[in-house]
Amino acid sequence: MAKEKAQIAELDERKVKILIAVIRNYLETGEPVGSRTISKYTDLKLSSATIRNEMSDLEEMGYIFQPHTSSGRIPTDKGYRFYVDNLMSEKEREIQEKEDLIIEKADKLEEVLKQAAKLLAANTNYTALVSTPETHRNKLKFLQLSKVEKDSLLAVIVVEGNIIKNKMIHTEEEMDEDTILKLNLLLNTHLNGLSLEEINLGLITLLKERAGIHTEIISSVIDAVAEAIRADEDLEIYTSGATNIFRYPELMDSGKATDIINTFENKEELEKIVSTSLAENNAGKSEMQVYIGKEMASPAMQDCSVVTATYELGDGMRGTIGIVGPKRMDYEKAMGTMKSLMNQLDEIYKKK
Amino acid sequence: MAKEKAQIAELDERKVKILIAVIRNYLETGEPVGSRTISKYTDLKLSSATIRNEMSDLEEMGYIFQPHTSSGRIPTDKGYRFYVDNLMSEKEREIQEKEDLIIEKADKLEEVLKQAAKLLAANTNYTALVSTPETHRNKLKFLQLSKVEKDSLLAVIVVEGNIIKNKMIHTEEEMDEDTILKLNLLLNTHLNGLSLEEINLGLITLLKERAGIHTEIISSVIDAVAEAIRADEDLEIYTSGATNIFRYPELMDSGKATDIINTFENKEELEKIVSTSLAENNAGKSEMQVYIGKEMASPAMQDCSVVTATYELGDGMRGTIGIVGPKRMDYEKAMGTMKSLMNQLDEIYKKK
DNA sequence: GATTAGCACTCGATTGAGTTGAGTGCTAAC
DNA sequence: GTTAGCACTCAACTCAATCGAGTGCTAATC
Repeated sequence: MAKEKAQIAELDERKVKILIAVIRNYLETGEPVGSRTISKYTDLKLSSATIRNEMSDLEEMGYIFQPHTSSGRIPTDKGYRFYVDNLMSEKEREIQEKEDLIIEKADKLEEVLKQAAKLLAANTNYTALVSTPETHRNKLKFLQLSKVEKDSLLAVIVVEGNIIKNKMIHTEEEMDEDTILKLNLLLNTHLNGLSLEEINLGLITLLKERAGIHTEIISSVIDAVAEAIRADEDLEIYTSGATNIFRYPELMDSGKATDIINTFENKEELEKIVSTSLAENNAGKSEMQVYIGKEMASPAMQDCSVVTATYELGDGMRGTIGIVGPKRMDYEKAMGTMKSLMNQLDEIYKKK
Repeated sequence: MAKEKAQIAELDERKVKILIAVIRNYLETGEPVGSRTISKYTDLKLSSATIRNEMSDLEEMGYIFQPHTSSGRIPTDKGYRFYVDNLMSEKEREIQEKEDLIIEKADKLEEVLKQAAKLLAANTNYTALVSTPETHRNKLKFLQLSKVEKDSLLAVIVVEGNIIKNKMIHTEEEMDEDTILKLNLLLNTHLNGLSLEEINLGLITLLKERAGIHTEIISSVIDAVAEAIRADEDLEIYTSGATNIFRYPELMDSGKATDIINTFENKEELEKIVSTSLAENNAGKSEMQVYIGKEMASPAMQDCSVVTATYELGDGMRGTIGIVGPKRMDYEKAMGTMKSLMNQLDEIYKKK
């Protein structure tokens, strides 16, 4: 969690260059990188010996470390953090419009999101994560009870953004059309236009009182409706490309890969990621977040990095998109692809 | 695909005993099993040399083979087939009621199925697979169009078994309540009680004619409704415990594990399994099927076995449950657990 | 004072020879 | 038909030797 922003002051320009060179190289190869490599890689003409000294300093400062004595260096979480922060503060990278990264419009939001996850995973070779938007701030737009069978009603609820919820309600005894009509009227006059979170227990009790006489059945129906409204717990999280994790030996070998993939099957764990991302975004930070290793709540994920972003579908519905990969993920590409996808989502849904 | 039922005649009693011993042992250990082991394992008092001769015969007949000269034997697909067929024909095994294998009733079918998959995977240590039931033979029970906004209608469709479908329909110009009422009447009188597959193109054109005057808008609305009805393509397949595949070294080492897990993300591939299972069940075969290795269509699965069963939810809605594991899966346990789960599903849904 | 060349040293990874042991096939005796 | 016995096979393991990328340190150079 401790995202201490490294003060640039700590590092002179040369160290920065070397650090970045180390990281870039490691991102590409996945192998510890040695002084000789850097000596050639960078434009600053320095011998490996000099680089060695500088690297030694960088290690002391905690930006890089050696997996074992006498091997090259690899970045620490702090190193990655520095790199990522630097990246983000750079001029907004131009979004490369990839021709194969195009969401086809689909009828259902669900389909669009699944598709987005698939595209993201296929394009980055990491694992993609997309949550359905939360709707509890959205306003109720339409509510209707209909008799489907003698002893069951169907409640249909439409929320701003055209999210539709259904619930079959079993009634102890048959309700006549007239009562249903009145009930519909009652519910609509009182609830329409309210946001889902405003429809709370107090309001429900009030409604029941208004309903008057028939209390028993009616009150149970009202309860059922309330429950259906509240059931925005149906937050879904789609993943795609889980097995992409296998592409990265550093995760594969240590057996972490299995843990990670298991985490993708675990909704609670995923919710953690999604919700922290949403929260941070609420807190007014930049639209994309990067969590590196231990910065993440989930223990199985401590060998990963996650790039998240919050999308918003016009009507204030907000959800999270994420990319999970090894720490040495190609952050630029990940963020670029993400950005491009977000733009498309915006495009598709803004006009409503 | 070639499920040649081994004629028992081919094998004398002793060979059968030895074969079964080999298989049982291999199922447990996962290691090739040698003659000495069998010599002790079985009740028939025979020296390892004799066993050796018999095993040599069994190999010639294609029931077992050696991964390399001078190692124990492991079963071939044919061997497993023999074993499984034998198992199935034995007296119906008593279903062990496991206390930790109990589905909690839930409101939505979806939740129940997801739960079933989870339980199945957790109990067997294999990967579970559950498809939502197909509904195209089910009858339309309720259909309603409502105006939600000036230029959009909501179609709500309820099918036998209380499957609910929704679709927002955008209308070019506003429709007045009266027209909607008539349209509802028209649709209901003509479609109610028909099975989804009976509602075909011909019927739709007929409807459009009946609708008369307003053709343009109305016909597009009718089309949209038809589309919503036909959209029973929303066959979902839930998986659980995908990573259980990693428990089995023979799959892990060869790198097949990744392919298999990838297959679990691929809906088309899963549909193959589900649909062949449904088809076979339709063909009146026993309620549970076992596919071993190459008997399966999916190439990535050729190192697995799959146990499938078809569940039926009272109203004729049928779906598939499956267990995917290594060929050396504990078939008895898998089938037992499956059976127990099916009974529960029956229990939960029969009373309607 | 910063940079560099040079050198001894470290340590994981790779190689290959040698050993072990489970298991087989075959033959001859029971 | 069954069994004991023996030679043979072959994957798996062990262990030492070697390799090589990379370091840290020192002394010379700019």
